[in-house]
Amino acid sequence: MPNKNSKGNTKSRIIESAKKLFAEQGYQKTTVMDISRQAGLSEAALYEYFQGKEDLLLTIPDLWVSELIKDLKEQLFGIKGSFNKLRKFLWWYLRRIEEAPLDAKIVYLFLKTNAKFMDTEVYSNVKILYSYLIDIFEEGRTSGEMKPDLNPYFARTIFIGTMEHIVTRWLLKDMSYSLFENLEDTFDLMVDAYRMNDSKTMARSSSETH
Amino acid sequence: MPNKNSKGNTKSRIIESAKKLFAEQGYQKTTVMDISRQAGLSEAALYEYFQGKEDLLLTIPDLWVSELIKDLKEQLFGIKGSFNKLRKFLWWYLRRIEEAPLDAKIVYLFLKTNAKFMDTEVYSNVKILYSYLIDIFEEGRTSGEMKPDLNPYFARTIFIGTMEHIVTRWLLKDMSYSLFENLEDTFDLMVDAYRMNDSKTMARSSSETH
DNA sequence: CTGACATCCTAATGCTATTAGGCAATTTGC
DNA sequence: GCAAATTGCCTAATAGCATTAGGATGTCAG
Repeated sequence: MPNKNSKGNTKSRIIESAKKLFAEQGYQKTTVMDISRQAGLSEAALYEYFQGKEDLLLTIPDLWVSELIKDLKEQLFGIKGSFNKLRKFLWWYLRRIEEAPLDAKIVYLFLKTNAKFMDTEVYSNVKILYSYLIDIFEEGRTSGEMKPDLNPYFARTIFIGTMEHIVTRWLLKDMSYSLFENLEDTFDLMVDAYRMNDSKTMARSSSETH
Repeated sequence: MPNKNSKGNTKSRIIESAKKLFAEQGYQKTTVMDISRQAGLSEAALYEYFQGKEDLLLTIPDLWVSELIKDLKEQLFGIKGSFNKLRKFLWWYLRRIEEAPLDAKIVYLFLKTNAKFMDTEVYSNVKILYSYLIDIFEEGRTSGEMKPDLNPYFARTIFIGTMEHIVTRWLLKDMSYSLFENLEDTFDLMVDAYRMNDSKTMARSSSETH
């Protein structure tokens, strides 16, 4: 009865079903029967592909996050200046989140709170992703664009904190607005913390947040 | 058999037991039997006090967070200058977190990911807590300490994002170091985003008259 | 054609949240 | 001071769910 490509097919069908249901109803409220039914299988069959419900949760975002890493290198290639790289990083990341909100929701809301998260491939990949920021801040410091005494790790704490706060808020508010709303202004404000000091130039600011 | 104060006593015993177990083992892995056993009760008796396991999760941090609100007012009372207030806010909040890591863990790791979080009393109290920051940033702008065009909402995004990132990382790393490690430097770096621009070199806020 | 294997199923199994129903101590209204 | 309601708790179901056992059916290599 198995057709040639049924195996890979079934596995990704399970992943897609689980992703959708976890993101819609939450991890706890989604039953294995929900997932297998949506994937057109019996519950038992699902266990041929995954060790269980938790394994499924831990595995779902693997592919997405490892694709992110590959993409990031390419995206930053050829961009001159640390501030431009920083900007590109932020805009790129938020776009990827907006394009894959189900994965994002699973990573941000369900995976991070799982006790096993720190042992996950996703975690180590996110660490790699964020380590690029250290390079950017170091470049900024040595090039003179940023403060000569800028500590890249503290700078990264602020950058990631702000970025993840924006994402988490958006997810909790059910993605009911654009992630890019006010992004320009918030970015401009934040990078003043890093900037080498001389002229202040122009002002920004307007409207309100959520 | 019920002694006079047994009711309030039992309820808080249940809360303490649940808090401890949730924080130790996670919400999912903690069973109602674990909780009731630790509180010295049968499972059924627990349902006299709470609607169920989820209700317990949603209720546990109520008291803690509402105490935070009362305390904050007092803590900020008499502090002059928006940077000093900001600093006090951060140091105060992190100390409260360090003093009540179980509550913090439940709020940050389990509650926030619950679909009902946004309807919680905790959520509305946290909103109140964070709304004080808006006042501080507005004060800073009008007093001239901070940029004249500073948008308080974007400033808050950066502040809260950074603060919550510091807390979340600490919780995920099992509270294995001090929350105050590097706090001074990170704070100094961050507030440069808000500061009215003139001299750089040694930035530090201090009490000023006006 | 046959045996190994892949894919899937139905039917347990066992754990866990929640509820039913009851019992004894205490408080209340008289 | 005493029935009656109430409180605080219990043991014993009930029902839902994740996971496993055991087996059926189809594919494929030799």
